[in-house]
Amino acid sequence: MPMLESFAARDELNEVVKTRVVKSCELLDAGLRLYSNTFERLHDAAGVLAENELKEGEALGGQVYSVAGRIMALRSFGKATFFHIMDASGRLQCYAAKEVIGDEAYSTFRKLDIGDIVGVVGHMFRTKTNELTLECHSVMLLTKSIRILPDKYHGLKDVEIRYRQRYVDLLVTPRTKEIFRKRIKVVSEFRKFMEAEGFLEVETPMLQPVAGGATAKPFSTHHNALDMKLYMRIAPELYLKRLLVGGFEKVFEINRNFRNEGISTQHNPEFTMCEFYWAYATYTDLMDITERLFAHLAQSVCGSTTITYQGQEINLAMGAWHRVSFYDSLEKIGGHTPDFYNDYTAVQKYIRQRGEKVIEGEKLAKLQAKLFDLDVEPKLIQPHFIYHYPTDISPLSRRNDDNPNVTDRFELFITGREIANAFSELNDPVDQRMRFEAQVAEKEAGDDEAHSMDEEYLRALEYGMPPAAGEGIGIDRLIMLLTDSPSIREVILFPLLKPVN
RNA sequence: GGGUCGUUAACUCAGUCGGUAGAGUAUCUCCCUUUUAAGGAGAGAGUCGCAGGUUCGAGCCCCGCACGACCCA
Repeated sequence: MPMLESFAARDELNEVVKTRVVKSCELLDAGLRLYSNTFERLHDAAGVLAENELKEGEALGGQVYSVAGRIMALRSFGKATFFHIMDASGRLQCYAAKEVIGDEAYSTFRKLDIGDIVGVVGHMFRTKTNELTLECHSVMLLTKSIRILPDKYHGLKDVEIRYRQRYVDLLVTPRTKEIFRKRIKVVSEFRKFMEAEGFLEVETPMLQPVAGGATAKPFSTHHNALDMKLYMRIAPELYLKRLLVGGFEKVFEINRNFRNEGISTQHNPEFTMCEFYWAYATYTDLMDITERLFAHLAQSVCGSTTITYQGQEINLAMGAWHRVSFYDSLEKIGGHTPDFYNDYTAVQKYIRQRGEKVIEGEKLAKLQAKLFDLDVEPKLIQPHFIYHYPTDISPLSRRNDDNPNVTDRFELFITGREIANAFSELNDPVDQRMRFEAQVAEKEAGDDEAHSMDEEYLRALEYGMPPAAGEGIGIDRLIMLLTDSPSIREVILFPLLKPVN
């Protein structure tokens, strides 16, 4: 109790919080526990409602239920009170009458607040408005809440508080709970789909001596006992391909990657990807499986292969997907002729005019990629596979057999955003070494996103990796698409925010 | 990194021309046994994001900073 009194004396606390602490002291004086763990919860809210859905009058009263949950609303009359409790399954209206639970229990009950977690025991009846309601035989305090929940009508609107105190957001914003339930379902269905296709789920290092498998800036860290510099992984790719060398033929991993780059509505420094690798398959097999996967996810999570994203209708049904080569897309979607996009100085000038940064001496393919980002990507609203990316910007992809300047690679775009990146894998160790060397040269020339040399990976390739195709799918962006969320932070439980001092 | 906007009670928000800080919800007291944004009467609750400046006087004007949102790079 002295602790509670000192709590109540804390200056920064709101008057209402202090009042709750004082009330807590009174409850303790009355012999109650504020944080009890002795209640036997036997039913949940949704179950109780479902069981009694069709019952009327006399048929309702027979069964006694014990349900537990957080008080979300209180409507008190003199000698009786209606309140709603919420558990993971939903809400249940309860009714406590002084006449039924007794004078002493009722006056204790009246000291409870919105936000408290209680266990109730009672039977069901219907109110005048026909709402199924549990009439309490007893109400037991299980957890005292001393902070105040947001406005019951307006809820929590301040996005900063919603992200920093996500637990409150989850309590009071139904859409937030819905988004994360969908997220859980997407990941679960994703996993089931991959397993049904014969892929094995594996876990590869998060801490890597060389951060490879993507062009991105890594986070660096340090291992004390080994006195060794380590990087947080930017992709699992090179380890998953080692597993192909090791004899696994279909593997996947759903896990976090870390990229030390800017934060935006589409970028969080840590994000979830699924990467999968498939021996003896090619990038066209990956297009097929991707269509099936997305159609399956949309159907099982959203109930339809047609979804709405920010007011735009997106058709994810199999067969509705477009397949366009990189250079065709520059021409047919971007509106640029080959004469233009192959003219280094013209493209460089154009990109500068459009306000994009240009690095002196960067390759034509890199400029063409910027051209694509400017004039093609935003127009790819419906699902598009863009394939045959230039070799110079695809350091890990297999060259096309007919045209070695492009690779058997595609990226998937939906709603003008990249959702997936895939290719037939480069398994020629000599070619791979040359590509790494070219990347190292770019790194030395100032491109800090360029790939580093990875001798260990080359050694693995020298043992022989079967021909294979691999793909990475950004799970957060996929969830954004399927939950109609405009910002990646809406679909990450605890997005990175700067601390407030 | 740049631009725009925001930050006022626990939550949602007003705050006029620079002149004593406002409402609803929540909280407290009283009335109330079928409410559901329950209702009625009354009360308490503020580091106006932080720090400086201008001014007789700043929530409001000016400078800087912090955090966030959106757009751009």
